[in-house]
Amino acid sequence: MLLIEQEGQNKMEKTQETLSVLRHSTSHVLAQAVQKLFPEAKLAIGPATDDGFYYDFDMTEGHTFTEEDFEKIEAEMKAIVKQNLTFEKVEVEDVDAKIAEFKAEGEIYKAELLEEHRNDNPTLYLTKDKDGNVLFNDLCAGPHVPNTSYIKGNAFKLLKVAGAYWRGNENNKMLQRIYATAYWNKEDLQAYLTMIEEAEKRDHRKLGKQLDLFSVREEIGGGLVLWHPNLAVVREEIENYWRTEHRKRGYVIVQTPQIAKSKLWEISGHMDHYKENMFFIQKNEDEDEQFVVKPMNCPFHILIYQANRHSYRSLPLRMAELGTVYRKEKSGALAGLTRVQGFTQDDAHIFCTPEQLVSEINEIIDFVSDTMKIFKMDFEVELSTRPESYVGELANWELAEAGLKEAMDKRGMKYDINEGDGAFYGPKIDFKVKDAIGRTWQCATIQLDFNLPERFNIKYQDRDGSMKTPVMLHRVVFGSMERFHGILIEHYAGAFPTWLAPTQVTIVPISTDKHLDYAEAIYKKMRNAGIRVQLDDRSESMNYKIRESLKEHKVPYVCVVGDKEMESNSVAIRKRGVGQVGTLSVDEFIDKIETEIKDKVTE
RNA sequence: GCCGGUAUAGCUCAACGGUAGAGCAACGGUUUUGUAAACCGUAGGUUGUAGGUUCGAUUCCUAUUACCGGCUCCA
Repeated sequence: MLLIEQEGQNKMEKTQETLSVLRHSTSHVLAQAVQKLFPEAKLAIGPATDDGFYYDFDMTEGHTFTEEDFEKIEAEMKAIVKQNLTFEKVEVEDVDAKIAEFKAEGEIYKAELLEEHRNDNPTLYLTKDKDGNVLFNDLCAGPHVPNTSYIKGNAFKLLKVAGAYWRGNENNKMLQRIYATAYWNKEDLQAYLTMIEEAEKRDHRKLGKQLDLFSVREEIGGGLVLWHPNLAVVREEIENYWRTEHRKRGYVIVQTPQIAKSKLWEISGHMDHYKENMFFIQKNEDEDEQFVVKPMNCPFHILIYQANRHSYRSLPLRMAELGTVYRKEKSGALAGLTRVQGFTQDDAHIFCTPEQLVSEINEIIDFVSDTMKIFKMDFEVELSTRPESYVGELANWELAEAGLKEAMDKRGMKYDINEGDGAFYGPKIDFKVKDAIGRTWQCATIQLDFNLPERFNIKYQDRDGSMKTPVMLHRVVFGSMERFHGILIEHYAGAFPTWLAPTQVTIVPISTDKHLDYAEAIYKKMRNAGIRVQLDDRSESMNYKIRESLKEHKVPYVCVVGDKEMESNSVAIRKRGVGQVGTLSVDEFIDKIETEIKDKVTE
């Protein structure tokens, strides 16, 4: 083996950019510690991630890591780091010999990786002590920090253990993955851990209970959501916005059945490509005619298209539906509102001519970005191209992908490309919404479909009188009501802006003896004005009521009324997160709230 | 589906091989409050479900359902 001379080997800048180098180096220390404590552990891979790193181990004896193991491993890692070991990169000169060596050690995963990279000038990283003894070596392209003094014993932490398939393939053996993170100093690590705690506080499942928003019940089944009144109100507002915007943008709104005979799904091809995700129902115990609970709305919309003859003059036809679909998910896949089995898509299908394609895509992109602006959500865009298993003509796929690219390029949009990640029926643009703490969730998507129009043989009559197949676009703006509301809850940390807040105003009379009549009068006035207002007439202290409304229930406004307010026909206003904001007459306050609601103000 | 974990009062959690306890919420009473938790009391549980081991299971074992952390998959 040949030692490689590296420039600046004994120095490295401690920056944000080199953090992943530190993390990857720490993963080698983790592997070294695990192998010392658990000699049977076989090494797989240990890369850096966005906010830390992991290492996959095959625990051949079937041992699973426990909390106590974590303590032991961390202690061992600290001991390793203290020895001030150096990391040295060496080239693998004799690949076959090294493969044989890995195999002899039982390191079958390393052997497999080396075999695969035999022509890529594979390198090893050696962890050496002062006397030049090699304490650990790992197949690795690097780079690494020069030595373990860069790794601070109080600036890394093992976080959790999880199963992960070797090479991410579910047919392979499941390995044990230790997730961890590392920073240049303990303050940064502490800041990260604090951020994680904050993230947990705004978890929509936690807030869902705390604010009485939704629930799932064992008796119903996993991923089937009960929307409680509080969240149903939010949804009502969102749906109102949705309908209004669709009308403005030239859509027609339709409604279609929840179930359909198998025949429909045979025509659409879902029976072939989507069967394992579909729920089936038998019409009768003795009848074998099968119905399918709809997993998608598209076939129904196509049938509506088919109900009439279409010409190039009537296209584009933009057909939208808040369509509830049911999709069977693998048992471990469900999560809160973001991954469910029954959900309502804000679905639309646009039938257009090839010439209209680019402008239609543009209009959808406008729609999505206008909508995200209202919620003050940032998003990233990804283009997913033809997967290995696809239906339709190759030429159409290429045409479709070019159309999507053209629309985005024309408007100078930044996007990543996910090669081979498209749906089986067409390429797509995905919009990944970033929540307040930087996690991304897929919501809006635009999918091109050259397949279904062919399968259903839908046509339009062109200018020259010939019958042609229209282009079909699938698109959602919110994605699904369930997921979007989950994201919305986390985005606002449960503190919905006034236009969405389940309760917008709480009225608190200072004394329920003296001020209740006045409180009731303004309560009715606000309710008649369409404001979601509640009157807190319980025999509790004013402080208690204020705290409960603003902090526990995250109501945007509390109006306190006492002698002074009664005299001047006013309310003393306290705003969530702000404090006292002064006194307004009742009419002024109603005006203010109404404006805030109408403008969908988000702070 | 896979690897690991969890399931106790409405919520958050405690305890234990000898049939469970706290805080908050709820309910009753006292208090009538001037801006982010007043006080006293009452009630509330087949310990997720079904089996098994045991003199005895909520505790140990098995299965199952749901949830949680991941992997795979996905709106």
